[in-house]
Amino acid sequence: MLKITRKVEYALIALRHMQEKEKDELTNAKEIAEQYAMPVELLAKTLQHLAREKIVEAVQGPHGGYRIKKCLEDINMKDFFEKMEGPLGIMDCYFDSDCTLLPMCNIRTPIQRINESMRSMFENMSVGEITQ
Amino acid sequence: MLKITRKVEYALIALRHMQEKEKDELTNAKEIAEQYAMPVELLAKTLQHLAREKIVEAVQGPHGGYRIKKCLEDINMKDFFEKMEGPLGIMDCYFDSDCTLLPMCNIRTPIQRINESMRSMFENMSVGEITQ
DNA sequence: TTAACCCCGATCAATTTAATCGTAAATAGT
DNA sequence: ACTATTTACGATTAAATTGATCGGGGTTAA
Repeated sequence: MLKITRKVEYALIALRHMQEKEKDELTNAKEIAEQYAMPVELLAKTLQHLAREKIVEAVQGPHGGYRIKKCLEDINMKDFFEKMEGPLGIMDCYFDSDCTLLPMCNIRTPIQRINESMRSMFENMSVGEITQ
Repeated sequence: MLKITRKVEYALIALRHMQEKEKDELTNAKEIAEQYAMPVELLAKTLQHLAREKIVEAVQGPHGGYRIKKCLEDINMKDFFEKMEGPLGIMDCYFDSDCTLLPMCNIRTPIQRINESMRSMFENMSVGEITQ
């Protein structure tokens, strides 16, 4: 339980892979997908997402590819997770309020506390730390 | 992302509900289900699970029900989550190793670190804290 | 102008989670 | 002993989420 998604997993693996290269060197989706046995299309999507978030930069055309743009030490895991997968919380009620049992829920406040702990834990962790 | 399941949610709500009663008073599944608008069968199952784990005690027959058995301050959230939902980790590779990309995975060690942080965070949190 | 890339929405498949069903078994009250 | 009320639990179905694929675009170096 409390698992992250493949998309996030692929993103981290890809970032780490790119980080091991020279600063401006490009890596294309196919290369990463082959090396780590991932479905190309899905990884491509993930990389496109990273590009939209300005974490990597995409270069189109032949010999194109991706390279890291933002300093990974400057992105915390909480923001990273939320950019990739949306709100980070052990329950939805932390964010929206269309939960049917909200009005009579008796564990709302403690849940908020847990959420805060989890969020702050990931806030104090940088993506760079993970990808070295 | 990183959500807990309904089952755990129902369990916590039920425990808190029971904790607000007298020490030996019984509460039946129907009462809780109605009060918090949960599907009875599912909640019942959850309570049965709690009973198997010896966290609550079940009394059968008319006027039967459940009551808290174990001191909730003595159960940490990591164990509770794992009892209710199985292994707690942001990725499966922490526990088993039939992940296809394991051999070439480049983020295994950092993932382990994150897992440890998460596990220890929940280990330092008691169920009693959550249910007051 | 073609081949090798990125871009992106739409759809389909697989997995996981949630809910329901059906049948036991226990027991208090009568 | 019978009945109503309750827990016990595996099996099944339904819904939601996630993962993967498809198809049609753009861009640009050679």
